[in-house]
Amino acid sequence: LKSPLKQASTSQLVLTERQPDCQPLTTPPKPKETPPADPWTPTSNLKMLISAASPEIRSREQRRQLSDSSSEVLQTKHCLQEHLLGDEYEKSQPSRKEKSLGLLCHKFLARYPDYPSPSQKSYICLDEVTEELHVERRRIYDIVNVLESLHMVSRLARNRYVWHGRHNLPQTLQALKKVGEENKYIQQIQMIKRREYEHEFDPDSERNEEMASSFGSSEQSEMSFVELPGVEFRAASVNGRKYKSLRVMSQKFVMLFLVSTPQIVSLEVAAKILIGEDQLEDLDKSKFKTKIRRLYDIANVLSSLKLIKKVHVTEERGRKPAFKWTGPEVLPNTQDIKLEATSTTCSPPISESITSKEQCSKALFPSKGKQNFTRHSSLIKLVKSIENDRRKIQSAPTSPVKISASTYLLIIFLLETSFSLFLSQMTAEEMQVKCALSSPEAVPKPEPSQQPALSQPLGVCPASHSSVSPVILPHPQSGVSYAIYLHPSQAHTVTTYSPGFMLQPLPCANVTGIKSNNSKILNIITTEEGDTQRGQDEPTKSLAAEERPEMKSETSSQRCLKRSQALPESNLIKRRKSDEESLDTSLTFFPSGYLIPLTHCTHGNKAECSTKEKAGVCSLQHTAYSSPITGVIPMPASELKTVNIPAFHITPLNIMLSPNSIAAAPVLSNSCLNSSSTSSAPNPSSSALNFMLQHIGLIPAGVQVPANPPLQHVPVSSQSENISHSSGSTNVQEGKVSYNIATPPWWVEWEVHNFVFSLQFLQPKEPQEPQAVTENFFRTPGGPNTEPALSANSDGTQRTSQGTLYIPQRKLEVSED
DNA sequence: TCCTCCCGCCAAGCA
DNA sequence: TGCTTGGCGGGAGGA
Repeated sequence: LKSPLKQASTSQLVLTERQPDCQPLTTPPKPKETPPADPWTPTSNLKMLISAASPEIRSREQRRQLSDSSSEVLQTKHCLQEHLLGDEYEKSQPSRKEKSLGLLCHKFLARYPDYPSPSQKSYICLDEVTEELHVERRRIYDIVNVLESLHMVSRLARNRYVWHGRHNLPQTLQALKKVGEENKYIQQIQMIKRREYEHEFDPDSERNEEMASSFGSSEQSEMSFVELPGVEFRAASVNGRKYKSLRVMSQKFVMLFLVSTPQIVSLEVAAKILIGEDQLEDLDKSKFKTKIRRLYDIANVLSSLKLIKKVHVTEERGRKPAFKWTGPEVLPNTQDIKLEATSTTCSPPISESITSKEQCSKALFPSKGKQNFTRHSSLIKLVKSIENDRRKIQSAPTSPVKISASTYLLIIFLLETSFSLFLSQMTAEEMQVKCALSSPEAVPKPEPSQQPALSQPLGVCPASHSSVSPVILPHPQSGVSYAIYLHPSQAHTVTTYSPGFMLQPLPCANVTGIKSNNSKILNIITTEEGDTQRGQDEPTKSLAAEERPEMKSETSSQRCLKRSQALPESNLIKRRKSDEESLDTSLTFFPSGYLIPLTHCTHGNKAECSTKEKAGVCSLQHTAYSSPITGVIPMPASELKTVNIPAFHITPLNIMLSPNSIAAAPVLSNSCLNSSSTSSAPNPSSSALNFMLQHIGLIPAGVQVPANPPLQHVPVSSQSENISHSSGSTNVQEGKVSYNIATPPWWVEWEVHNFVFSLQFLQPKEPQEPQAVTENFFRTPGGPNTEPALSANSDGTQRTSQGTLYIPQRKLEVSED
């Protein structure tokens, strides 16, 4: 019977098209349908076709039968039958475009004013609309659902909606943008693109499967509907299918545009985000296809509203359909929008107005606990993945274990984002440092008051108002010098750095080389023990640094050893493994800091790394190192000889992770810190750290966090496995909060290195011309003040696109249809 | 061949 | 129980 029913729709079209000038319709009584005796005879088939047609057709037919002569009906039927059998009629049918949802939406919108008078409410009766537009009810729902998502209509009752027009649109868009930002869509987009890129280079990798399996169930799509006060959401089946509703999907889709720069979103990316990104398309193609279908539906309506426009994005991989935002520019709101949200847990709408931030938190990340910070659902999946990784690791502590690519990607992403935040927060003075570095003679001489710094290794000078103190460090193999940004308070730990450490002569790759390296790197990832604990945060509590129990973790030397396993040069170190392992945890790991390549920095004498470097000793000879902040500090190489510095060891210090992001921190396990090296006393960097954290909205104003997160001692918790329940993302130890991210594994550092290397940040010779950034990957995850800082450095210099992209730069062409 | 998306089945849930 | 609502995916037109 399916075939005849299919034809029924055709007959409907026939009737519709052949009777275009029909009278206005009134709702007729439903005709009694007579089952066809034999659907396969032409006559009975025709009867069945007519009876099976939409109510509109039925009513039209009935009306016609009532008003007109039966002969006319017969004639129509005859014509219909005739045409149904012929090809001619097929050609006279309206094309699909003429029946498109977009066109239908145009017709729908034409019925109502954009800005209806508030005093005069327009009501929408679905029956009327379906009749007047000669369309099935189902299609109207598609339109209305999308319009509802923008609060252009709202449901009043069965069959009845209120038309609001565009009055609420600016407010809605602003709200959506805010929610989108808090939902970290931009980061999700980054991750998806990164993963795509991974896949390009290694399509057959079993990592994909692993990646897929490591993700949990789809929770991403379970997002609540963002409401505005006064525009109440009264969907019929509110509790049942709301989560998958076209409304929510539509809102999410709009959010993607609002948070993206440029405001172009490909269907593929949007679909993945809507699915939740945890379902690899390979594994669930049907789901992906379904999402795409729905997105087309939504896009058609949004296009009719002139909010988006279809374009094509041409990348290396080909031409992809995408949409470009053409709606009003949504400016960052200067005041908190009062929103209401309906949580996904079917709780009643929040009655009282709350600030958008709170609202978003409640709406997007419904949680049961008291914690102020909640983990985004997408991160829960990642945490699961991380847990899986850790289980693998812990089950086989000595054998190489692959960390899932998802985990890896998340780590890289977090580090890079954090690092970019760090860079963006550099003071103007620090920016001047880079210029000073290229011309040492221009560096002012040290003041006597700063002389004590000389006693510190590496010439690290305490800077009273700077969080970091750069130290130039030449890298003999790459010929590129690096500035190490260290906490002055950490400097003393350098002297006790394990002699087992060595320079990691990793190839000095630019950013475009990351991917190819990644494939290898991922295959040689060695065991990483996950010990980092995480707890729920309590930002309002005291944040004073506290001495924590000593961590039972992999020693720094072990970590170094593992790093070295990936390298051919590491054989020697491997042989020394037993020695390394014999070292106790009192060995102090090289303090956290940033190693920034100074490609244009010249030194009178290039430092050389002799073959000793393989044994972990690097002679840095005949070079005076300076701390540009405080001036030239003569630093005889002899003083440095005792220091073993892993040239590529980039340990991001004071990584600033959003509370949601930090949920993934445990994978960055391996804290090789010990209590002896920890200084819990405030140091000059703490103020800067706190300023930054407050600045980007990670902690409330007035709240202080310890300055040396990596040096905080995080006790190994036997319950460290139980992290999924925790939606908090910072460490809570007896009421103390530290934003702690432990020292990342070497391959993470390597990624950061690549990223840093790609920056033109420290190249004063290059004019920092603003370049067209095809895809801005560094939108701030949160905090209204951070956005400008990321697009422009504090001294006004613009970051180049190369520096902005941490995904290898991809040519992106946008063509409009 | 792939993109686009119409179309309608059918289930959830409301009145 | 009938009706409304809307998720979902087959499959066809179009590029």
